[in-house]
Amino acid sequence: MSSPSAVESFPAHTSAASQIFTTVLSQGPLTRLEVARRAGLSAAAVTKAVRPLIEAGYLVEDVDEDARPALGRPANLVRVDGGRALFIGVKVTGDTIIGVLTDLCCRILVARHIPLPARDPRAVLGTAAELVRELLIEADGLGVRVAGLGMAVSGDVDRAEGVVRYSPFLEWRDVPLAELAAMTTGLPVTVDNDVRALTVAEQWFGAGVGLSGFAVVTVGAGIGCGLVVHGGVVAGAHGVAGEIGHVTVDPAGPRCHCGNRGCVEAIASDDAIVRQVRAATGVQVADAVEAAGLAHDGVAGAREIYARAGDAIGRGIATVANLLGPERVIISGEGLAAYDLFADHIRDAFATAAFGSAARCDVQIRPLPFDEWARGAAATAIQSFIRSDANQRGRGGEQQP
Amino acid sequence: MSSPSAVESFPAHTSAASQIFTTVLSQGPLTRLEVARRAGLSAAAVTKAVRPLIEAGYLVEDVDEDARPALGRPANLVRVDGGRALFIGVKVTGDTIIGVLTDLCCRILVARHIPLPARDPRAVLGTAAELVRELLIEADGLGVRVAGLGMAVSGDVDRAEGVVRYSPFLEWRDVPLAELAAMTTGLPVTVDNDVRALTVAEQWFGAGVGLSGFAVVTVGAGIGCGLVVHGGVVAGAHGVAGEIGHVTVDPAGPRCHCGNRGCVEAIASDDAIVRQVRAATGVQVADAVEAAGLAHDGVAGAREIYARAGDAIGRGIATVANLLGPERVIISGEGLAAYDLFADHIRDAFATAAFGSAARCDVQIRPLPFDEWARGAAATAIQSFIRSDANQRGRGGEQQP
DNA sequence: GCTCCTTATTTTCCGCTGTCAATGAAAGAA
DNA sequence: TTCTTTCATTGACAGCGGAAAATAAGGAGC
Repeated sequence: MSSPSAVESFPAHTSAASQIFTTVLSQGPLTRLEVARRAGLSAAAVTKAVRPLIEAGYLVEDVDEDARPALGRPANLVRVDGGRALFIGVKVTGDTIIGVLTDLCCRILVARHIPLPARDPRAVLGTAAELVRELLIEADGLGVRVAGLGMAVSGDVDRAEGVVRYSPFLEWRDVPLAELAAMTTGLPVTVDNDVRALTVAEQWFGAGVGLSGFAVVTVGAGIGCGLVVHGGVVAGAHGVAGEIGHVTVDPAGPRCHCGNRGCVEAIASDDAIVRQVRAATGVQVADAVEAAGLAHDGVAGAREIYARAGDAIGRGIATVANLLGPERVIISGEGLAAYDLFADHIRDAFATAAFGSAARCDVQIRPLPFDEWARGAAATAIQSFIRSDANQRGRGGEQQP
Repeated sequence: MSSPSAVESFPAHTSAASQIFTTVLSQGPLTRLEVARRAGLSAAAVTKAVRPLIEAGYLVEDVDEDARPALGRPANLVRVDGGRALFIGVKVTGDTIIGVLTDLCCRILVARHIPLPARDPRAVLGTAAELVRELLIEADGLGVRVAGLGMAVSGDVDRAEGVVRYSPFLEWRDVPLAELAAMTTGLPVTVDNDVRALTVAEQWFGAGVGLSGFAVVTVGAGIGCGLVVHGGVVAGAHGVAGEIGHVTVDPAGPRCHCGNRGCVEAIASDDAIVRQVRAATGVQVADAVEAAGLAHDGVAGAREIYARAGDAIGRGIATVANLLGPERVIISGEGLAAYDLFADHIRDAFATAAFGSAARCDVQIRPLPFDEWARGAAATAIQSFIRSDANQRGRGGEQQP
């Protein structure tokens, strides 16, 4: 295990090298030949690109006892040495900051939550810095340097500039978060929208590996959606994209905070569900957990609300599928704690509203723990780390067929 | 003017060369320096790539009298010689085949319509072949060879294989149209979905030039949508994409042929409008033209139907904008003959339903003549021609920042 | 007309990348 | 042992694209 070293750049200076590393990173141990096939390169190119990465300790070689071919020379597997570098991911929510320490393979080593005293940039930055400090101490204990910090915030975030343009939730405008956090922590900082960050994590380390088009739908306090098209995460021209929460499901439905009626979010967000369950049952449930409890107890009114919410989500997903034809939709988010109340309705509504072959899209319900959002932030940091000086041009995202 | 020559491949063997040519093709006469800037290359690279293209006659040099800099050496403009090669585009509709002869700049030189006796592949192929033959004679008259044929068909089309997987409209399944048409006509054939073809034309020669994300929405017999994301046309994993026509606008609305209720198409397609105008006014209008006439005459019931249709389209577009954040939406299609009855309602509904900054998306209403569809088909042929042997990898579409 | 200044384009190197074809390595089979 | 098969590496090499220097083509000043 190497000791924390000075700033040293990632030794992948060509686009091919970083593509090869990304392939190994996300598709797990592979033989060089297999890497070549998947990255669309010659075996020679892989050999040449892999060597410096092994020398620098980012890749290691394994022998495969299992997947040995029936005949011929056995292959040597190449895989990423997760322990070579650490990353910190931070997700800012309304009342808590969640932080994780991950390795280079984006495996969570330590997770911490800290309550947030206030939502202004100063308070958030201070609290986040405290959290980072704690995680840095953990990292010190491991004797591995932390190579980057990723921060995930909801709203319109300009990742390239590291600026939070507008976060309605935090009531921030044009906060240069990356710069501020870099000054405070001394780490290279990546800032991105929270849903997009989660999408990056799924693309590289989750259910989106190897897909060139998929969607991540998050259900909880809000309804969000991260989209990958042509291998890149969609950011939107004006900072808006993936607003599945404001797809209209029922123009006569409940009013949404956005001003319209019957948005998915006005029917299926935690708040909306709580409000509707109260109205339907007369029980003054305090939060989504209690609302779900009521439904689990078999109270018909509450169950009905969940059914309607699942229906709205399913329709929203069908809209995405009809428009983009993703290979897969991954449904996640803390709202899925009430998983069993939703799932069938989501699937049914999707199947009904999906047009033609769009129904063949693979809909996965994947209840991810809350820490997963912070892991998404770490994933963006890993992404930035790998690209560091290479890839000046890659704007939208890695092309990863 | 060169005489029709034997098969000769397009001299852009590197990705940079074809990118440079594409830039000049779609962004019109440019100085070499400007090309370099837009393509993200050095001036030297442009000079080197341009030379063989000029020698082969695809590019020509112009002097700019106007845009001469105040100081310094005047720039030489480079532009595509449209007359260097011709293309034929064919669009198959339910009862007609539309064909156009275009030059390399995709300018329509000749347009022809032929009635279609039947919809089976044999009939379509025969009629199309006749049309192509006529256009080839026109081309002969110009003394320039026809370098490709593009065919646009509605439905699920596999462009890479040249196969029409499923066209509900024509009732085709797995018809290897490219192969059949190539045998019949002796031309290199490209087959693509009609809306995608139109989108390619807009991307290269229309209102989408220079944009990396935009949408084309077509209004008419159906409501379709072509999407460009990250510079590439979205094709969808299972052949479905851009089905804005089946976005639900009103779950209590009229039944759609897809089985659901209140799809945009069930409210705003020509058929739907005719049906609704009949019901609202009691007048047995025969087609969309008569329905529009009624509305133009000020019949309130008819105007109301158009208002509702415009509203549905506007909401559908807002859904696209909320999900993808395109820089621009181009609304087109033969249905726009009734332009003035729609337009304000489209804009209003869009403005209302667009979430946050998504409303900043530029919505253009662009009534394109019907021939434009066939021009789209020609554009796909031009695209294939340029890529011919180069660019083995470019799957989704040109990256064009 | 000559010189200088500015901008556009071309030329000349030059490093570097990724491919090709040949070679080496590591098994199991005959 | 010798083949055969598959994986991996090597070295020669073509060619791309960049940097910088050179060249070209005006206008302005004198």
